[in-house]
Amino acid sequence: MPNPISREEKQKLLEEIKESLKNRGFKTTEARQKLISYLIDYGRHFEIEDLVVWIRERCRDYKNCPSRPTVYRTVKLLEELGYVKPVLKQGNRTVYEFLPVKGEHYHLLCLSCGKLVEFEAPQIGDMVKGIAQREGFKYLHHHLEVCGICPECLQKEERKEN
Amino acid sequence: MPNPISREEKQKLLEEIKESLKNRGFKTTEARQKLISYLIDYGRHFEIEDLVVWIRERCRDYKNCPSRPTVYRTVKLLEELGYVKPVLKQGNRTVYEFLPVKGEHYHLLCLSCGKLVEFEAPQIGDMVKGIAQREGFKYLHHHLEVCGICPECLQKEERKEN
DNA sequence: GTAACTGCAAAGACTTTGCAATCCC
DNA sequence: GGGATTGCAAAGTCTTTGCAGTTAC
Repeated sequence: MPNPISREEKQKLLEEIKESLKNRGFKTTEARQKLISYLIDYGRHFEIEDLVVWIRERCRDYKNCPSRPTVYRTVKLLEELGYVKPVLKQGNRTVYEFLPVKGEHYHLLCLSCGKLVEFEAPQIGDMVKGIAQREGFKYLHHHLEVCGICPECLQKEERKEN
Repeated sequence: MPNPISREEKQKLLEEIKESLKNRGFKTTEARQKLISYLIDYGRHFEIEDLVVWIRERCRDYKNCPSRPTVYRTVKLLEELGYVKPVLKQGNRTVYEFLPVKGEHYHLLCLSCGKLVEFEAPQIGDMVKGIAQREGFKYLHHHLEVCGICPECLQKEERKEN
């Protein structure tokens, strides 16, 4: 599921991130720009190993495709800048989310096929902040994940049983 | 933070888990019993690598201390039986929870010292189940984690600044 | 007795790091 | 020019697996 984003929006986002890098004293190298560009195309959720493969497949057209360590390092960097966030771990892998300006939301995960559905529920955010406060914590962020079986997989299961 | 549990309660729990193993056709081997016993002593939250070390330290008194692969395998087994649940990943490690009969609850995690505080909020469970249903999912379970800085660490930070 | 289980060592998978070469400012 | 960044190869972690020997039932 590639990011549904227009050419202009993509360009604007790229510029924004480059700006952000500069502001924090990081260099806007070719490898980083390429990675970010790929990331924008790739979609909202990604795992680094998948991303590495995906970039490689597309890199016949390009030279200097960002190497695995660069991908890891750049993703970590983008996390620092707030553009990327680890949302869950599946097996050994970290699933990240690329969040160019999007509100608080949660994930409904299908344990059968891995599909992620996003949903919002601001009440939960409020509740959770209240609880943190009650316990004397400084609230930073929270993370909710709901696991189940998606409608498609449920149907498949039914068919199997018949 | 070891599990606050009396000698009798521990014995009872051990028996229950052994029973559960038998019922599912698994053997109650010495290694498994030892591991479970250690697990009960260890506390509510654990990481396997820590547990391995912890057990080893205590194993001078015992022979046949369960090996690393056995710990991994037994924890996975206990997860199948529903006694143990992975609750979060910190870096590469999986943090498990040992849950002998305890209701739905959540975690408040201090990002500075790693302390976990548990809290309950049944409304969240209800809400989340409703959302799953709305999306056509069969609900299985959910997981909420709130991150912040605990009161103690906040104080330390303040002291540093002065 | 035999299938399940264990421990060991080794392999796997994801992630990080040391270092020489390269690139950005 | 000089420090940041890259790519490579190698190392680090956590976790899993193959297999020969052992154990529970």
